[in-house]
Order: sequence, then structure tokens, then C-alpha cells
Amino acid sequence: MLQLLQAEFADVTISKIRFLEAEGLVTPARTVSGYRKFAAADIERLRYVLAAQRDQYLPLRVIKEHLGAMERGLRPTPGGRPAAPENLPEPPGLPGAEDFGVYGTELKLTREELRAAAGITPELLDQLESHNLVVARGNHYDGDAILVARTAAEFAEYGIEPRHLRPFRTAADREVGLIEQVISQRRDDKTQELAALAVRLHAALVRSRLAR
Amino acid sequence: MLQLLQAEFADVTISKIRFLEAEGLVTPARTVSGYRKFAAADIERLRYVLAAQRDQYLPLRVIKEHLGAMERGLRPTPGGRPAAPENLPEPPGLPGAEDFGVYGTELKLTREELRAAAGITPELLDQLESHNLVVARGNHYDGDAILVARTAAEFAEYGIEPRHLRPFRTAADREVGLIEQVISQRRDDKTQELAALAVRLHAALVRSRLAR
DNA sequence: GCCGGACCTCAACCGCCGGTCGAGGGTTGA
DNA sequence: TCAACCCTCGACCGGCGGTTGAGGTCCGGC
Repeated sequence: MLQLLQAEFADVTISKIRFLEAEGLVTPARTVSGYRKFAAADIERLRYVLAAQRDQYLPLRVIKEHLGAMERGLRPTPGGRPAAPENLPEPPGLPGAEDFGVYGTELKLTREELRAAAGITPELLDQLESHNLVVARGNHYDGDAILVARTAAEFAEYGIEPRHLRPFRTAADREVGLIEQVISQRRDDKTQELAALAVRLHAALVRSRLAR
Repeated sequence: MLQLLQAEFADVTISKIRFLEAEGLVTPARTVSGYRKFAAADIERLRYVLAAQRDQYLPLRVIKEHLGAMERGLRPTPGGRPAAPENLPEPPGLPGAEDFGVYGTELKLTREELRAAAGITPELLDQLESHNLVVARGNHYDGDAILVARTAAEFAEYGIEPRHLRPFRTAADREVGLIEQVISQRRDDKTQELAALAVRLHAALVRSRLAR
């Protein structure tokens, strides 16, 4: 299992992993005799830590915070109040396609939680929904809805209203269509990669055309 | 002038600035008697350094590389070869709207330089140009063209060809139109902000819709 | 012309972060 | 039974990002 990670991250060692455990970044299960037993999820977590450290130069303290945020997004704080989204940290950086942070789609928010988390008025939320920029699934909204809503609110400060943003929705739908055509079998990793490419292309085009 | 920066970055001190100079991150001019003289550009540079350190947790070594890359983009290496774009560093992170890095639009590349930097075939570049995804201004291409071309190349590995990417161009054009409507007087900071918002909205929409 | 305060250099020092090392000891499987 | 792993725990370490202080220079005001 060490070998597994070493293929991807050259400088990982046993002692490093032990250190990361001591710092509370992973907590592998133990066998009766005290040996560490790494589940797939633990390895995933380690992969995230090592990647963040290598590619984003994040200090362990910050990586730990991110992991904490992700966890709270996934499990609504066992036995507590449903993890008031009021206290959502500011988007770590500004999330691009790679950075899932608290905006994973596994987050489930009520309408009111969404409204509060995004800091918008009910009216604005109505408008966003009527233009399909924010859509409920069943009874709740996902984490990306916060991001959409928050961004729309900032647009609003420039006098750009939800109805002006419809083309974004259309464009996004078309891109998703394109991606889905390509991915026949649901291999999530490829999907993510394509989505990241789409967002990157889009960003570069906007910036390039804006400069002209 | 120290006070100026301290307003924005609480923990900056004289000794810290001296240290940054020793590390080669700024090189203020000197008066005859040896006192440091900070030009506006120096302060801008310091601002960049401090922001990168505080907000992105980047180590000084990396910040220095970024600054170096930016410089080489702006001035084609006085008296040397035109700063072979072959050696362009991998995109620091993956550039979102905020991260200009080496992809500033001030970079000027010949067609061949662009091709090499993006690692694509001349044929692909032809296709990109015929669909207006990459456009020359005068005789050269800007830094974003690299990013567009590189991303298109990755799409190509999935069987998505330039002609499938036209909708991206259209969408980007529409967004730019929207932004330009709002910005009557060319205040660049606002323009950037709106562009960042556009890209963010777009990314969130794609991700959200993909998850359904 | 001289005093106080701000600036300079340079070397020494510092605290924290991210680990590594090794001693001493248990576990496992051939 | 023995080699090869695994464990813990404390000591140690190198580098990064500065800070401190001694010793000296520069400038404005009186």
C-alpha cells in the first residue's frame, strides 16, 4: 500500500505517514495487535493531502481545515444541529473546477439554509429558480447552488440580473451534453477531468476575448 | 510608504521588507546615500508578494518564480533570445480567472512559439484558428492562446475536436458582451472582477448540472 | 555644529514546520 | 526460531521566514 502511493508521490515514506497521522490528517483503523490498516478512504485522503501539499504548496494546517470542511459537508455533524451553513468558511481560494472544498454536491441544504449561506434575499432566489440557474433536487439544494447564488448576488451589484444570466445556463447545459456524449460508462474520474477542461477553456476564452 | 502597505497587510515590518529584498523579491532603487526608494512598481510587486503569501500560502521561492515568469512575459529578455516559451513552467495550479501567472495577455508569441508552447500540431492549430478559438492579433498570439490550445489538445484526446468547441467561443463572446455593456468607462479592475464572476458562475453551473 | 531620530548593513539568533532517526520492543509467517 | 516487518516515543534536524541588536551613516532642526 505504501508502494501504491509511492508510485504517485515519490517522497512519501512510512515515517511521513506516521507523522501525518500524529497531526490528525488521517486516522487509519488498527488491527488488534496495533498495526495500521488503511481503508480505501484513508488512501484517498492521503492522496488528497499529498497532492495539496505538492501541487498547491498548502501547509498541513490548511489542508486539515479543508478536510474538516469536506467532512462537515458530507455528514451533517452526528447528533448536533445540521451544521449551520451560516458558518461556512469563505471559499478556500475561489473554487475552480479542481477545488471541491465545501461545495461538493453531496451537501444538502434546505431552501432557507441556501438563502442564508449565500447571503441573498428570497426574491433573488426566486428569480434564480425561475430562470433555472438554481434548481432543487427533491427538497434540497446542493453546495454548488451556494456558489451560483453568491456569484449572482455579486453580479446584481453591477446591475446584472438573473435574467441576464440565462445564457450561462444554456452554455453550461451544452457543455454538459458534450461531456456526456463522450462518457458512455459513468467513470467519474474522466467526467471530472472533462468538466475541468471545459471550465478552463471557458475561462481562457473569456479572458482572451475581453483583452481585445 | 510602510504605513501604506500596513493598512492592507497587518504584519508587514521594515525588517520583513529588507528580508524580502535580500531574497531578491524586490529591488528598490537607492538614493545616493543608500536609502531605499520605492517606486510605485516596487510597491505593486510587494503587494503581490504579500497577497500570494497570505492568501495562497505560497512559499517565497514559488512567488519568486511567478514574478520571474511575469517579467519574462512582459519584456522579451533584453538582448537575449526571445525567452523560449518551450521552457514555460507548467501552469501554476491551473489558472483560474484570478491567476494570471505567465498567461497574461501581454505575452506576445509567434505562431511557431505558440505551437511549441502548447505542444500541439500545426494542423490542430489551423483548426483552432478556422473556428476562431485562437485568434492572432497582428502577427502574434497572447498568453491565453497557449491555454486555449493546450486545453483543446486535451479535449482532442477524448475525441472532441475544435469544431465541437465552437459553442465555448460563442458563450465567451456573449459573456464579454454582457460585461462590456456594464463597464462603460474602461476601469480595468472592475472588468477583471466581472470576468472572474463570469468564470465562477460558469464553473459552478457546469459542475452542478453535471451532478444531476 | 551638534543632537535626535530614522535609515543603513551584517551577523547572530529564533521559532516553527515538516519531517527523520534510532532505541527498545511486539507480531507474523516461513 | 528467526528474519522481516510493524509499533511507539523522544531526540534531533534542516530550512524557511523572519527578528534582534550592535555599530555606523544620513538628515533636519535648532
